[in-house]
Amino acid sequence: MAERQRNDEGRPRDVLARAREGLAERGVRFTAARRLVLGALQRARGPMSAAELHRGLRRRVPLSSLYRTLTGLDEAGVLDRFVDATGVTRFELAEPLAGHHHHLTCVRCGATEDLDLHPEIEDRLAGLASEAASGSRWGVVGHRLDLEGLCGSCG
Amino acid sequence: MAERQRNDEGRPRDVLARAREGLAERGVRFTAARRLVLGALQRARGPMSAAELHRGLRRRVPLSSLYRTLTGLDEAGVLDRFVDATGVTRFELAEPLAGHHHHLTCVRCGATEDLDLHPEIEDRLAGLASEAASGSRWGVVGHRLDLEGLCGSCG
DNA sequence: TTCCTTGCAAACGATTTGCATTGGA
DNA sequence: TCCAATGCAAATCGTTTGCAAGGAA
Repeated sequence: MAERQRNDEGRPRDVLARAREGLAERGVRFTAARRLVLGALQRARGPMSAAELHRGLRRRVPLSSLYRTLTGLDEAGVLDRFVDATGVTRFELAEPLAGHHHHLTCVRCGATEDLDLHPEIEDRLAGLASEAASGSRWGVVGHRLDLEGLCGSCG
Repeated sequence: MAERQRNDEGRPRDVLARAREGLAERGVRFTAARRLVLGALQRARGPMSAAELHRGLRRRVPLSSLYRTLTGLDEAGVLDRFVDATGVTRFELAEPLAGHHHHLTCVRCGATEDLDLHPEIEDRLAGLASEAASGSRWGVVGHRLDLEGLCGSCG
C-alpha cells in the first residue's frame, strides 16, 4: 500500500524525460532547482505545498523562487496544482505522469494523501460522473472525488 | 432543474427558525446583519464568497464584520464553508438546511453552482464512496464530488 | 450593567511581482 | 552573448484580529 506504481508512465526515468521534453518545448531550462522539486514530488506520498517543499529540499531554495519553479513546471504540463481544504495550493506530478488517482484529505490540517481506487470502482465512478455531467449546462471537463477525514495527527 | 426544493427543511421559514435556535443556544444574537446574510444565501444559486455577499447586500456591511457574521453562523451550525478552486472561502446554508448536494465549479474563475444529483445516482455515489473509504487508514467522515468545467462567462 | 456586536485599522499568511544580478546553452 | 533563472524585498489578496464605541437584554 506504500508503493506507488499506478501505471507505466509513473516510473522515475519517464518523469524526468517527459519533464525535460515539456520544458524544452517551452524554452524553459531544466535546472537543478526544477530537478530537485520533481524528485521530491516523485518521492512524496501525496501532493505537497510550496512550504512543505521549501522545508524538505536539501539545497535551500527561497520561497519565491520555489513558486516560480513550480509555476514553470505547471505551465510545462509536468505538474498539476489544486487548492486544498485549508486554502493552500498543493502540487503533484501531472496526471499523465503520475496516473489518475484521488485524494484523502484531512479536514482539520489539510494534509493530503493519494488514494488509488480499485479499477472497477474507478469505472463506476467515471460512469456516475458523466451521467451527472450530462444534465449540466456548463461544459464539464472533469470531476474530482475527495474523501475527507482526520489524519493520523489530527484524528 | 432551476428550482431548488431538495427537501422539506429547505423552506425559508425553517431556515430562519433553525438559525434562530442554533444561535440562541450559543448565546449568539440574531441580528439584522445575520438575517441579511441568511436571506442572501437562501436566494443564491450556489455558495457565495464573502466578497460577493459584500457587494450584494443592501445595507453596507464592512467586510470584517461580514466575516465575523459568517463565522458566527458557521459555528452555530447554520452555514457550511469550503475553499473553492481559486482559494477563496465560500459559504452556503448547512447541509441539514439546504439538503445534500454537489457543486459544479469553474476551474477558471471559481464560480460555483449547486448541483443536485438524481437520487439513484446519489445512492450509487454513496456506495462507491464507502467502498473507497473502507480501504483507508484514516477515519473518513465524508466525501465530496465536484464537477469541474467552464462557466458561462469563462466558457 | 453586562455581554455581544460593530467599525476601522492594523496584522497575517500565502502567493506574486519588480528589479538588479547571476548563470547556463 | 543572451535570455532565462535567481534572490531579495516589497506588494497583493483574502482573511483575521485588537481595540474602542455602540446596542440590546
